Amino acid sequence: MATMTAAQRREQARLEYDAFIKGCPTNQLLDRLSDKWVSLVVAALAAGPMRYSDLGRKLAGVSPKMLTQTLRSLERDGILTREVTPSVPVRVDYELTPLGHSLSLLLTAVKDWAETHIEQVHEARERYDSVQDV
Amino acid sequence: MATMTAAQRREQARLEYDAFIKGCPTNQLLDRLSDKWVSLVVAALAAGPMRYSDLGRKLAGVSPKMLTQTLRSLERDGILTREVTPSVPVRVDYELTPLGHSLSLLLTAVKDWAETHIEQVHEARERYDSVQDV
DNA sequence: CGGTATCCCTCCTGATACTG
DNA sequence: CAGTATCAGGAGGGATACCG
Repeated sequence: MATMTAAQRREQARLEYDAFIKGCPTNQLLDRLSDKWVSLVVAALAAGPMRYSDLGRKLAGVSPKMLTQTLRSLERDGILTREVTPSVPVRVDYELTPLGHSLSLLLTAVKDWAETHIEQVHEARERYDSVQDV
Repeated sequence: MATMTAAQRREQARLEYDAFIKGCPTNQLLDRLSDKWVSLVVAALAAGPMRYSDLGRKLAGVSPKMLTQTLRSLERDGILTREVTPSVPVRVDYELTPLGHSLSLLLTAVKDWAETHIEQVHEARERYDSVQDV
């Protein structure tokens, strides 16, 4: 039963590579950061703890579903802590952990790179777009 | 015609915030990096120029469509150059620009953070997951 | 070799309405 | 206040087949 079609072989290569990528810390991190709201939440909390509804207001346009989903995943990853104060009405505070603050430093590095080089990127785009039909 | 429903107001806030996010260099950059293949292409090319099919082999499992799409967008952003040698058969080389090398340094910083802290993240996940039903 | 064109299908997003 | 449950809509990813 030797034979494997080319398609099957490629499929297997793809699966192996997918597994490799999933196991790669860098890609796990990039996956995380690429979540639309993650960097915004981390940036917002870098300044200090916030309540759920404060975050909801600060990140205008986020739906409760996405906010909760984002916060839960960050809590799971140890980026922030969730503290419930069982008063009436309930109060829930979110705060970055040391790990979260470390991440926010990385985000600052990303931000710095972006701000330093975005102009070059925009220039490159204009150049590229203007040459399309020559 | 003063009245705007709550839904309309939120909709507008969302649109404004979306515009803000789209204009934010950091988010533009994160958007870029979050493309599944971008970081892999940049990392591959950091070691030196490569041909199209070399990249296709190195990034096992990438479809020609996605590879081309990724390369084109990076070329447009001035991250890499595309050089066609009109021999037979055709030969196309891709190479990082100085801007691209600069970006690869940032990716190295991301990679370093990931490798340094991924263990803490995994521990946090295990802790979180194991407490789910207590 | 180095792509382009097409279709499909999945996942994610966000709107909405409801609960403790 | 701080969420959860449900549903639909659309963008993007990938497989495939074909061109210069």
